[in-house]
Amino acid sequence: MSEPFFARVYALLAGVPRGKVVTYSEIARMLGRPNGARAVGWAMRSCPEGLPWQRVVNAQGRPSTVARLPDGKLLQQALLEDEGVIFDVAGRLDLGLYGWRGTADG
DNA sequence: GGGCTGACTGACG
DNA sequence: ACGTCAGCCAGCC
Repeated sequence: MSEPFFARVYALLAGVPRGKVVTYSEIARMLGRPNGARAVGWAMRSCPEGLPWQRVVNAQGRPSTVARLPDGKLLQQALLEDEGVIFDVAGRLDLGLYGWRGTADG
């Protein structure tokens, strides 16, 4: 792979369908870095526009971003809810239900 | 080449 | 369930 790590992160993220989410660890694992979740988070820190960054959540199925809307709700959660993702009262989503399997047509 | 940082994760008390 | 510590990886100075 001549392409840098972050480039693969963006490419993979761009392949995540609407209504599905992936964890940092999952992305890292898909790219061949099972413990590179931290590196993925670094890449996400500067993710370009047009990418569904909101579909990237932590291993606990919770949004990592602290960005919030004027309404007071989490931006990432609001964006995912708009895609049909249901959040738990604790602000968590079911990774087993919304977790993207790559190439999985579902 | 070495040290610091970050949108992470798992283990421990 | 909650707070803290150590390990991991890649980019920047």
